[in-house]
Amino acid sequence: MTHRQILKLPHIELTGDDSNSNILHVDMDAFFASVELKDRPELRGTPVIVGHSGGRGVVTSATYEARKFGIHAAMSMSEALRKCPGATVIEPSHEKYEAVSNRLQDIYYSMTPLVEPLSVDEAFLDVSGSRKLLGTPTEIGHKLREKVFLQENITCSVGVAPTKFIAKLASTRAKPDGLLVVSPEEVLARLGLFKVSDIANLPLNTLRRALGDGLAEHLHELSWGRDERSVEPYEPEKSIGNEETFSKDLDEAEDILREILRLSEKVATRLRAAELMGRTIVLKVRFSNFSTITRSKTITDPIDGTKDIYAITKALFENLKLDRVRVRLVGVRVEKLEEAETASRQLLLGESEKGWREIDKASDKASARFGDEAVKPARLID
DNA sequence: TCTGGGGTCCTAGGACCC
DNA sequence: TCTGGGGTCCTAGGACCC
Repeated sequence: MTHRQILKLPHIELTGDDSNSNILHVDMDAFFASVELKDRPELRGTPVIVGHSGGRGVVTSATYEARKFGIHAAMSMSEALRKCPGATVIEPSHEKYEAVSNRLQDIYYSMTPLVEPLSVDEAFLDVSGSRKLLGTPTEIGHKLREKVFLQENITCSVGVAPTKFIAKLASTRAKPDGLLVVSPEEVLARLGLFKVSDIANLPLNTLRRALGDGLAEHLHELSWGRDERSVEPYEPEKSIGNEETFSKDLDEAEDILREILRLSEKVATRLRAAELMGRTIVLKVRFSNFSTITRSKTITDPIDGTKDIYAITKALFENLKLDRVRVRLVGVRVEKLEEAETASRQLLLGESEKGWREIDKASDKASARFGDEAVKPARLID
């Protein structure tokens, strides 16, 4: 992959000057599908769908070749396959995406410390402090696209603008594989293209009635080019959870509890990795008719142990008193998070509790060294 | 159109306290 | 004890976002 190939990419579109546009919005193109194509280069240029192939499920990601058939993310798999029977289906491999996402973040941070990740494949960057070192925001945007492509073989789109809102519009407009700069003078003109001037002149109350208070006020402000939100480099996490839809509905309590244990283990491991503890434990259950319930328990002292979390989710489940009801999904989530460091340590850890902490820690270490499969609660080992 | 997974935010009722 | 008002926290569910 040469430098030239990137500069030759067809969709790059430049507008205006970037002297007052310091916000970059970066968005990978068809992220999951692009990651998969890295391992399956022979599929480049062909329609590829990432999603669960068995029956239920929706399209997680689709290549641009697949989109030509009208396939898009969130469409049901059955419909996608009907539209393009020849498409290659790849099962999503979330751990892989997580790893790529981490490496992408390293790239962002090599450009500026002010990074606000939005999702696995998207982020805002404030590059106002990077001009001296790395060049204009446009140049930084080019460097970013180049680095991502050379390192991960993924094309991405970058919007450069004075505010987050406009930067995001710009990156969407630049898709796929493009970079678009919107200078401040153009902001209102650009919004005018979407008839925002009409919105700006509309009485706010009318807008409120049409859209609801929050959205109306926000849009009204935006319509006047007012968007004072700055890039927040760090948003503390509010909850950590995992859920899983089974390929076949479960109705045996034993099987369901086994899944709940597995999810508790997963969530607890993530909590400890993030050095967080939580006080509210939520169990989510979806039945075969798609109706969904949640049950939660808030405790006084924060926890992060597999055994503690499982004890609570197990009790929540047993309280439902389900009698061979068909369950399609279970989820475990921990909320009211606190940093483990500052989390009330005065709670008297009995010796047995200490013992379990040691075991969890040892298990985390082994997982880090030998992979997730290395250490599992005994019930999970087949 | 028969519906994934990780999240956030909002609402509403109830318990409980002063 | 027949009953106000303000506030906080918890629980449950739903809308919505990427």
